[in-house]
Amino acid sequence: MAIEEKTEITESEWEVMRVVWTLEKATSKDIIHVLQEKKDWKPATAKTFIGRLVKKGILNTEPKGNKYIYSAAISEEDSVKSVTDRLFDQICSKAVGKTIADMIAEATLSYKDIELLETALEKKKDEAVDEVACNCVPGQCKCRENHNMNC
Amino acid sequence: MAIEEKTEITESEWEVMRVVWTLEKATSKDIIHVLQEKKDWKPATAKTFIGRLVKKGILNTEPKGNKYIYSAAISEEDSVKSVTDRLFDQICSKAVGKTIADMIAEATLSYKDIELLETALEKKKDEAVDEVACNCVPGQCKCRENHNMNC
DNA sequence: AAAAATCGATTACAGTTGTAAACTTAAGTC
DNA sequence: GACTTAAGTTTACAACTGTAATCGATTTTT
Repeated sequence: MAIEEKTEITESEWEVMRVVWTLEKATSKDIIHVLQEKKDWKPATAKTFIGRLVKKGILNTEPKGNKYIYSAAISEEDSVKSVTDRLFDQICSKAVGKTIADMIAEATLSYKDIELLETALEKKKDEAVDEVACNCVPGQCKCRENHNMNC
Repeated sequence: MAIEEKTEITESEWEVMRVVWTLEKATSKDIIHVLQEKKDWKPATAKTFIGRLVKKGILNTEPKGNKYIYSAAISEEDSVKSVTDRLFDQICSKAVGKTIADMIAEATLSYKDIELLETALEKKKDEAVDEVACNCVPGQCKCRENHNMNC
């Protein structure tokens, strides 16, 4: 396999990608327009992020006349995965359960989503553990008493 | 209520906070030591982040001799909440369900966590919708056909 | 054809972040 | 009491980010 470059997408660049993921193919005008509405960005600002994404190889360009049609070089799923992975690296593994529960409580979910979640949860039951270890202070965790995210 | 200042905690600062949240009270030596082990940071690096967190008012200091005992000025729960809020601002609302399901699939969960999640999910069933709208391209969503995170 | 608009590329620039050394002062040690 | 050590403070500095203006080359409009 080829050498995998790290594809860091910043928060602002994400906004551009969301548009492209949604439209699948977009001109700069499309992108600029959406983000002018949605984020109140100046056209120049959107252009900057488009340019950076192209340079990073996260946006593909297909020439059309003297302009480009832009499309995503990496999938939304994969990118979301990267973001959530980072999130769970960041927070205490002991807090993960409660965090997910909070997310469910706040999310807008479809029937299909609920099913999806039920299935996922069902699958998890087999491999549940008694207590998740805190990974914030490796080796010398004092979580038993303190650190009461989820104990 | 008082004016709420935005408490942006960077990823590296988080590592410091994790230690403090876990230990509840910590000396700089504690923090430096843990992060030297865990992240291979030079003491000076940890010191920088401690200093920045103090300046931001995220770490409290309590003098002890000529040094300080540090403690968290904001709770882990609240901070985790901020991070997940930002996550869900970032990703398409249509993708939220599947994203949570993926997180469940990957997480290490305790029995208690599973219960927590079941309860949260059960509560959600009443208010499930037919289809979650994409919020990436407001007003002109073409998600029906494309953008197949979760359709 | 001249003028105006557009698109992509280049440049700008301040604030944030990661990473750390150096400095200052106080405290413990020999 | 001189020396070493440790803690907190100051300074450094490059890369990354957000935010945009400007420029150069075309294309469209009048």
